[in-house]
Amino acid sequence: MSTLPTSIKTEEENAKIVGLLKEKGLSVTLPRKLILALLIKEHGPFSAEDIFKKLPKNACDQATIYRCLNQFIETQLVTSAYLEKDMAHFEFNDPHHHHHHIICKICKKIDSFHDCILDKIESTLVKKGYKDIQHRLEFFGVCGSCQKS
Amino acid sequence: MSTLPTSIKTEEENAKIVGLLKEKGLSVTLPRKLILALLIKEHGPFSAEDIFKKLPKNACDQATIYRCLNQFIETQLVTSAYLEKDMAHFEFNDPHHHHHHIICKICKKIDSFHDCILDKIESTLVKKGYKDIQHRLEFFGVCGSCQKS
DNA sequence: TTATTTTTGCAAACTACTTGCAAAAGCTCC
DNA sequence: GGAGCTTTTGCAAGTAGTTTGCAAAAATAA
Repeated sequence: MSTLPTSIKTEEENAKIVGLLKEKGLSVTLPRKLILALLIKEHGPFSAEDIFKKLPKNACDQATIYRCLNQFIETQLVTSAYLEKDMAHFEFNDPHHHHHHIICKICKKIDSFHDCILDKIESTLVKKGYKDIQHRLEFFGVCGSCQKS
Repeated sequence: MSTLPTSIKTEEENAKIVGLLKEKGLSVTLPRKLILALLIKEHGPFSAEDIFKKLPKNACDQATIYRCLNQFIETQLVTSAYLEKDMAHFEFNDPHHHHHHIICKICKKIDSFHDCILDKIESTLVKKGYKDIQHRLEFFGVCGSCQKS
């Protein structure tokens, strides 16, 4: 009598997901488990709509997906990036698989690579056949005055 | 009898802006001149709304600002980044002032720095007093199959 | 199990951005 | 410099991703 949702196959996987949620102080609900399981199993980046389509039919509402994703970002379980204009993409924040993306300006296909030194990266991408390369690098942190308040 | 818009002060400045627009094959219109002049004079990054507020009253419609900014991006006169969720920020693309941004996760204040090697950058930011630093690095280019078609 | 808190689904709202269309402005060529 | 063609603008309405208010349902605590 398994009480696992269909898309979470093993007890082991289930335990991992429950552990991650509790570690972050989030209560364990079915939508949260399903979304997190998906992001761990298939590494994105996925838009909220991608996730909605990939989940079992009627698994949960789109609003719930947005709410969960925002909580996952706050707790740093996932990372987000604006790769296409006007649409966020989400990914499980796996510290062992630090990587970056290259998106084709025309077909929007998203590829990834694992180098992390800027000058090395561009030559890697050129070897991969990309042209007209630009990059966007932004840092996010908490500034001095916000640390005080 | 100067025919310059009020916010473009000198003939020299005007000539520069007209030159940039023509160089990119864009016709020279008042909204385009005003927006470009603003982005050159005050380096942003600015949102479309910031630009609207900074332009002389009734200088042009918000839709025109979006249209111009999109043309400027296509012609690489300006660059855009999603620093805050759901809102693009724009900056004059000055090749002599390559730099990156750090945005405070809490107050959203945007600061900039000119280092461009990843490992050097983080220590620079720490010295500046930021904590809990994350970065977002994305590359954009034209992939092999799009180059053919 | 019961009581309290949190989360969800639904529908409506919100907001950044885009678009269709007619009028206005810019460009071209004589 | 002006006529005619093209491009751009303003306006208003539309679009799409995302958020939110509220009552019902699920999760947690006791």
